[in-house]
Amino acid sequence: MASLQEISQRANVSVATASRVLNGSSHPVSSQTRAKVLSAAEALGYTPSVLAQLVRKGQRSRIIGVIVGDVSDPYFGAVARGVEEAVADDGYLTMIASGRRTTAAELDHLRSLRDHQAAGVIFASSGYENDPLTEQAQELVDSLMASGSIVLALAPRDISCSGRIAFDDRGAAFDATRYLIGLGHKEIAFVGGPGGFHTSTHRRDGFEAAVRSAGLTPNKRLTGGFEYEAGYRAAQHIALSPERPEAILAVNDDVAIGLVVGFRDTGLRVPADISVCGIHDTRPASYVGLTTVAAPLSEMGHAAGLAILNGETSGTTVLPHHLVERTTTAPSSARAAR
Amino acid sequence: MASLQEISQRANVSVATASRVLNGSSHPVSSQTRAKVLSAAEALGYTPSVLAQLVRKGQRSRIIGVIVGDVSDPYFGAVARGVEEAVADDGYLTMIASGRRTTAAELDHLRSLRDHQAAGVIFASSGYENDPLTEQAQELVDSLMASGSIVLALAPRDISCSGRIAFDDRGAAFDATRYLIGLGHKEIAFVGGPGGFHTSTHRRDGFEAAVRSAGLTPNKRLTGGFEYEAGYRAAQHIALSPERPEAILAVNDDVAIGLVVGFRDTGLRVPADISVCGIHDTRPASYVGLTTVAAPLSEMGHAAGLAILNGETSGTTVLPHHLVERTTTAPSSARAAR
DNA sequence: TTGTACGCGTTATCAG
DNA sequence: CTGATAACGCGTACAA
Repeated sequence: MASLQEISQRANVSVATASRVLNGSSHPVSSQTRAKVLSAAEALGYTPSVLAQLVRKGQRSRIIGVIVGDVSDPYFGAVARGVEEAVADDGYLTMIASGRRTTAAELDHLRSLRDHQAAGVIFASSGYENDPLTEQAQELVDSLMASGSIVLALAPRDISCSGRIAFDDRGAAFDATRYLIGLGHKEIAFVGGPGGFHTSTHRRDGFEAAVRSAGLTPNKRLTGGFEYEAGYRAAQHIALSPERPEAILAVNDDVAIGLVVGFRDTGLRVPADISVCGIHDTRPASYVGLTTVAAPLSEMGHAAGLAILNGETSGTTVLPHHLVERTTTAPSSARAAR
Repeated sequence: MASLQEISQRANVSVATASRVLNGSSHPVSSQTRAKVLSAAEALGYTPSVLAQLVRKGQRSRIIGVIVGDVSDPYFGAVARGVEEAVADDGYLTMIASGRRTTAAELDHLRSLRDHQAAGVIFASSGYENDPLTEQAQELVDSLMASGSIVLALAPRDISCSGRIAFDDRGAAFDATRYLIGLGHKEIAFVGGPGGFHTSTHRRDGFEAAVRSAGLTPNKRLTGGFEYEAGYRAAQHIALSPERPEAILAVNDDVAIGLVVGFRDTGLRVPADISVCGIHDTRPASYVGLTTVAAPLSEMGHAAGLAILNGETSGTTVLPHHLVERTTTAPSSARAAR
């Protein structure tokens, strides 16, 4: 609360000198006056006004904003952890802001981050197709970048940013599907998230390509969300459906887990009756022994954090994924019977 | 990026007039000049410098910081969601900062929140006993409160804040234990988190009181953490131990789930061989059908958000919990045999 | 109704 | 080495 003004009066020096002592100035100050200023500051409990400093110097603050889609989604927790690990030692603060899967909320956060001159902004979640708010978002991102902030996208986005760090959504789905095919399954379905999300679409495309390349027929369906509940509800429908698939690739772990639990609640055995595979390998995957594609979540966060620290203003990085085989997938019964 | 200065030049008015038009001033301005200013602002893409406004007026910003222990813990996701729901419509922004279960990291976040004049700060996680950094934290909290911020604790803390909104840790553990006793179990254990955390201690006390009140002997053990892995490891030890308990209350859901999965991996049946109960009722609890105590997490967040909006500077609120019976607990085999 | 002048807390420039 | 002074972008008494 104490200002430089008060310090300078108490120490009988000018504000300028007080400023030089109290903040990292290379300007020489005699050790005597330095001591006076220091003790005055100590006595009054001086804390520099970071706000005033920022106004004066027009620099970036030490805040890094991570805009996520859902604070309860472990996906984002993993990403945020990665960011934090990369930047905490340099005194940067990671703040997570929930976009609640709506661009409108994201805009609010972008504005706030711009207002507070954040050092960097990280989009951790995917965007919508044909989002009418994209233009506004792009404007904000542009103004952010123009004033020196680094803006990074960790998931597909219709926004041009400083850079992009991600894994291959299409490839991950493709690989998982090939794995299911290799297990001998013929009837394979993809259970997507809500329609219109880029990640959903890319993963569905990868799924479809893999199925077609094996001469099979793709089977797709959408759910209302990316969460457990959506998967659980989908399981109820699928279990009752006449042409029930033998294997399912879900758009992410949460939906996959919903499917597993949903199937079991309807009496279906997983994986004996039906195989289920997820994408992400978030922590809950191991709760149910879910087979899934491990995505480099914390690595993406880490890389993003470093990019902001280093002021990298361009480039695209694609980090590798790999399949993690657990206990929700098994060879098809037809094949097992052989 | 455009300043009032530039606007005023383009519109041929003074900076003062521009300011009055562009910010909510009750000062009268003719509709003519108003239009001039507005179009100039539009043309230049004016955005007020929130930082300068804050410096000038010394008011709080529209940021609410939620300091959590672990961004991957669904407990905090639920709390943060509650806060968000309460404040988003009023234009306040919820930013989550990870304290990583260390007071040092929390101090960094507190400083940053103070520097940016946050409207409110919410401690979502418990503190340590005999934490040497408590004093520093208290100083920061005091300066925050002195400058008009509301600081709330949602878990036990050795810090005096503006207010406290929580549920009854001791009571929740007590009720859960009574429930296990009611199931006929005699050998009941408590699996805590890392030692020294207030929540751990309070819940353990509740457990112990319930056990003793039934004339039984408490059985306690600690794990290294609040996470799934800690519970999983504990299960390995417990499964092999000669005096294996019949029922277990875990300090939270994640540890409980770790226990359930760990037991099953060692061949033990849950709940036939051993009952497991958690605390919190976070989303993953339903993944494994965990019996647990539902804590009012989002309600706590919601109430905290409202308290900040309303500038409430005192009071303690305790919100109710209740038991949710699922499939990881069952009557003791002795009793079932009767 | 408009403009002038000052202050918020800093930092940078320029004299001395 | 130290100190006035201006400026960052803004809001507001006060004067016109």
